[in-house]
Amino acid sequence: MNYLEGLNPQQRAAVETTEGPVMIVAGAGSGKTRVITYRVAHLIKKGIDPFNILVLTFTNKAAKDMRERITQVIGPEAKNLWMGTFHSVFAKILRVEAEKIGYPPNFTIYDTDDSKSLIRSILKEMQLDDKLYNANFVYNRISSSKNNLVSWSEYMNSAEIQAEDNSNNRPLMGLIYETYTKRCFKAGAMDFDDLLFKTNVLLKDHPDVLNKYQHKFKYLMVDEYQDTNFSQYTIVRKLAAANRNICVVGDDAQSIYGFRGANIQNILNFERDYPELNVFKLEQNYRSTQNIVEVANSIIANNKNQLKKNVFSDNEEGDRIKINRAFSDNEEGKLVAESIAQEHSLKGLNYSDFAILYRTNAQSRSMEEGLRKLNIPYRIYGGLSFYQRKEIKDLIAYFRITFNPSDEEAIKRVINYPKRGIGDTSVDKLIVAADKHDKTLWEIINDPTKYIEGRIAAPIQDFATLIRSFMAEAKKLDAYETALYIAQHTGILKELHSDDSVEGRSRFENIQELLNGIKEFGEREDIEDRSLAVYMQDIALLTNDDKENKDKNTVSLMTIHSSKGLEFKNVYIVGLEENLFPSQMSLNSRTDLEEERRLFYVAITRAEKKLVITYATSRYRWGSLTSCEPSRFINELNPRYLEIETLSNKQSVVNSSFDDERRSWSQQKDFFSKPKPAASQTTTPLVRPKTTSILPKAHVPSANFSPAAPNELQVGMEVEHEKFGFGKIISLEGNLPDVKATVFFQGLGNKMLLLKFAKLMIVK
DNA sequence: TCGATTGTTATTTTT
DNA sequence: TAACAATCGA
Repeated sequence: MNYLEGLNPQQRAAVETTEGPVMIVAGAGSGKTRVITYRVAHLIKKGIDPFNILVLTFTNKAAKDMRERITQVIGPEAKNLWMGTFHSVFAKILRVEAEKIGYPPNFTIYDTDDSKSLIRSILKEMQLDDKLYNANFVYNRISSSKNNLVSWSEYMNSAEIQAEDNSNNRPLMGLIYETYTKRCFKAGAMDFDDLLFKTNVLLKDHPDVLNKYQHKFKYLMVDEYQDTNFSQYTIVRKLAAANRNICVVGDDAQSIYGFRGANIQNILNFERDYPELNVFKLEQNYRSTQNIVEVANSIIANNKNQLKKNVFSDNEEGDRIKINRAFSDNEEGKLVAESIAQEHSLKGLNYSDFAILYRTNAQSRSMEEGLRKLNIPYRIYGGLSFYQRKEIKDLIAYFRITFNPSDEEAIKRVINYPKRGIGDTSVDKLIVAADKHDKTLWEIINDPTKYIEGRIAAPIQDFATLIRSFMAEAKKLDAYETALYIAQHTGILKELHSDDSVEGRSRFENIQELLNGIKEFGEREDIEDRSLAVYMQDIALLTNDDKENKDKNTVSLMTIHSSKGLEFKNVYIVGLEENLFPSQMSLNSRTDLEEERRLFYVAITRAEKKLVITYATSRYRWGSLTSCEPSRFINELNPRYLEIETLSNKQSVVNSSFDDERRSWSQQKDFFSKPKPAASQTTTPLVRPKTTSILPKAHVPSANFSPAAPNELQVGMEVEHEKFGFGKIISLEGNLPDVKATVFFQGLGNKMLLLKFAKLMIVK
């Protein structure tokens, strides 16, 4: 049991208390994942069968990481654990029990796009004003109804809800909800929220099923409990009711998904549900310096709604938190990039030690520009995942139809892709006919002449024939062969292959990658049924697999939301301005503002060593220049831990004008002799910011600057670097793509440079 | 039916 | 600004 030895007393108690309800309040960086993995390992070592343990997470990544770590402790037995996201675990159960609630076991999972598209067509059919009944609005309203376990009929019967919709001039919401639900059902489809909603229905209406899973899952654990919504909360409570061995782990201070229905009350009220509860607080932060932990505490103290805890760090005190002002979003990007370049070379950090975090995706642009100008490699996280790309979704839509021809959204997506002359009007006609005859869209398409007039029937018939051929082939061929057959016979492969543009080529490669993935799936020994149908089952639940980014040495750019759970040595939080962070939309209510504050807390606590917070006094928003005030959050930080500096506009921006006069070494000398201002006064943080530059003047490269290839460089050569100026190569080490050079720069001393990134010109 | 043009609207997003 | 949808005209 030596795995217990590395734990502190609270962690260890949390791991060893395996019976009864347990709540682990885990402050940021307090070793939460470690505690969960060890707790599971401990259960298994004590003799609990992994089949009887259910661990629920919010992301695939968390589930995967955790399973790997548990495997390290207890070995291959870990694969028998029930561990996964809420959605994937209950999708699995729903497939087994589908018939009980009238669904086919091979039901399709509609993603958000499918759902919105279906809503759009319903709105169109009902001829509703799509400004008033905006598809996003309708989607969110239905989604939050489901997440609060309000069915369409309850929705319609609720006087309160009706009154609310009426007063918003949207009396037909209930009807839309009903239509949407019925159309999903007819299509044999569940949306994301249904996976939880229908699980609730199943457990409620079928006591035998509930009983079965209550006894199956003798031990339950829920990660990130602060992010559960009511629907998830209810499932967990029901499953835990028989054995009451429920352990939830979370941090109310990191609840940032309220806008998606997460209910922070679930963690705050857990004690009420389980009076015999054991609470363990993990308060020691192992990740960050004391200054970072304290400044994080100072911000979160402004929230009213929270569990009391005292997060502390025994690490070094560390640097103070820098607050930097820029004059524009572009200058902010430049400033951050320069700071990264400086830290990178002075401290020998990897680029992967840096992260730039922002509130909105739009802010990445100025950051990217700044980084690009200094040739700093970076990677943007978030954005479209592989499975959300158009070409992937198109091909997958054909797979979906093949295995579930009722899938209306999949049909609509590809009935005219590649182009086969079936336009929107024809599709609308088909949908109307389906509605009128109470048939699925597929039934109409399968026999078009019976329901549709005119010459449009011919191409529709061809489409139906095509799909029927896929169904037949799928019965005979394995997963990869089926997929390839479909890719070829739809013409998708040919269509993309003939597109010679850069994007076109990348689309073609993506399809190849999907096919390769299916091939790999088909070769897996650990799965019995390796058909394409099985491969398809969870595909809607997959997101970014993070396959390629592991060992890339790049700066990470991402929204604060997607940074949750990650950590970096140096973190830059940018755009700390009123109306941006906190977001304008959050200013109306205290709870929203508190969520923004927690978001800031999450951002701060990503940093291990060094934290820089920046804001700009003007910024382009929606195409026009707007001026900005510093965020109220900056003033909420305890100034004791801050170092407030601003970049002088004149020195840094104007001075970068091109100057091709080569400077002598003696003139270069004081490039880095930066006058570091003493820490600024702590009393009036933002009133009179200092105007000293924190950054050295950049070296102005020679006019004829052209970098040499890494293999041309030799020890003893004199070289010029774009930013550091002139220097001499002291030594080279490593093998070719990864050769590292130590270069002595006048005034800067020795620097270690990775030649594949550093651009050096040979002087002599 | 389909492309090209004009108009419009802008958070965050584990599934 | 940029992306995306809706509308228009061939």
